Amino acid sequence: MNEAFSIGSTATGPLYKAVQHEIVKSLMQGEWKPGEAIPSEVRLAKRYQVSIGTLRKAIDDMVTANILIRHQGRGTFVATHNHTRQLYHFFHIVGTDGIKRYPDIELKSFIRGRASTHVSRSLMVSRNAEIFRIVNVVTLSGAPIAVDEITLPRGLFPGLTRGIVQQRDTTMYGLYQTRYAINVVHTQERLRARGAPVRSAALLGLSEHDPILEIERTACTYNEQPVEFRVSHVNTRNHDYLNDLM
Amino acid sequence: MNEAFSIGSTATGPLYKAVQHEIVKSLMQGEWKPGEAIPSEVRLAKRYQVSIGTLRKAIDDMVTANILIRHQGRGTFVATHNHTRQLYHFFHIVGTDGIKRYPDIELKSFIRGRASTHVSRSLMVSRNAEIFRIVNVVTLSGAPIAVDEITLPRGLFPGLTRGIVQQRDTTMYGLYQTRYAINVVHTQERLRARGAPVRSAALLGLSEHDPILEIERTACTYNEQPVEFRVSHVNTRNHDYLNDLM
DNA sequence: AAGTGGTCTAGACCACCAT
DNA sequence: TGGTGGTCTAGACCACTTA
Repeated sequence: MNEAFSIGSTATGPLYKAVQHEIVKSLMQGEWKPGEAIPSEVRLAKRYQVSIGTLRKAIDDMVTANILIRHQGRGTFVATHNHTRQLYHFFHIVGTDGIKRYPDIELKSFIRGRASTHVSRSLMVSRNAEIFRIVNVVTLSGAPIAVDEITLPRGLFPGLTRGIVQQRDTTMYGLYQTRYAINVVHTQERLRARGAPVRSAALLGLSEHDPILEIERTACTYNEQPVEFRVSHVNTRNHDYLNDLM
Repeated sequence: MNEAFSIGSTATGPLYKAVQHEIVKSLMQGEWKPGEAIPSEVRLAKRYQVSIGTLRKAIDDMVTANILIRHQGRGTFVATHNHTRQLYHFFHIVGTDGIKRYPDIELKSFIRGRASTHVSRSLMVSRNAEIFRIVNVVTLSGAPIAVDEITLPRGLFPGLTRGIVQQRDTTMYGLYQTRYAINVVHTQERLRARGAPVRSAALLGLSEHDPILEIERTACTYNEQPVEFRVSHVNTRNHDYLNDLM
């Protein structure tokens, strides 16, 4: 990478968008890793040959998208999927009291398989593509609250094993991030109420057909590329799914 | 209102925040009404005695909050709750095909009453405060999809009648906006699956205890002041609740 | 004290829209 | 053509963190 790299003369849109694209490129190539600080604003402004204002505007968007985090006096950091911070906001389940507690995750199964039609559409892979299927049980203060069935394209997660998933000390998204440099920055969810399917009911201690909340989530990385498909079955008897909108 | 109004010398935080506060004040006082353009950026910059950059920064936040809308070459406008645009994104129900259609609303009941404990907490009014209670049935392409039970503090909506609600030609939020100058800019929702309560089941053509999606929503205006509490019961057999997160 | 991000200025020019 | 928002610059100074 050229330290004095001039962009924008290609003239395809605003300069700060081009800068943004360069920064995303560096993130994808792992030049700056999650948790690390990226170079200071003045340094980056010099590197891309733009003014400090333009550079800041490029970063602004990525900060609101929770990809970068600014700390006054310290620097600008690549967001992590730590338990305690930031992108962890993809977890929405709270107790009826409204307080967010952090869940415990127990791995129930880990298998190799092929993508169903439904899954393949969401992951934008071909039908019968090779996938991993992971089932987790989510418990909050001792009680099982949700069952997550996670589907990952094997191509994006080479060498993933049951042991790796089991021994991780972060969230799943933290695992994608640290081990595969895959950064989940966007999710799309579809929610519906339905009767509990047998397997989930059993794991949650419910009767079949008890009402549960089903959440289908597609998680995407930088260029809207899907990296995970997840179906969650949530027992909302004592918990709610919280959604803040502006 | 002083045309050359200097702010910020009070020195309580960033200048652009103070400007923002002034703009919100003008919005609340109805100086600029929904759908209208606010004065141009240069004009506002002069009025508040700040640079154009600072003025733009003040507006930036309000644009991302969907309170103002910029149109290059035309001006900056106060957002409206029109069917076709903008703040209508508080409606999340889509068909299983993922396409968003606009619902028809039928008023089922309109009564005066007193706030329950639960409602009073959400609306931040005293227990037994005077309220309106409105029940709507939402239909999508002919089929009843949801029942909305809306609670409004009577103090904020003086003179509201069944007829006014029935004859409106906008959404409820459009009504609040045009008739009471109340702008809903933020909602907080809690979702859960449960068995359909008798009344909703009847209106939706379901059996009692069929699984439905229950949504409790508190809608707020500018200073996080709650203005509406709403419980929706949604039949998610053929429809989903869509949620995009970044 | 040195380095970082946060605010603010006073311009310039461009892209778009109405007339 | 004139007015609007959109981009971009090249600085200045402030607030905060770390050493």
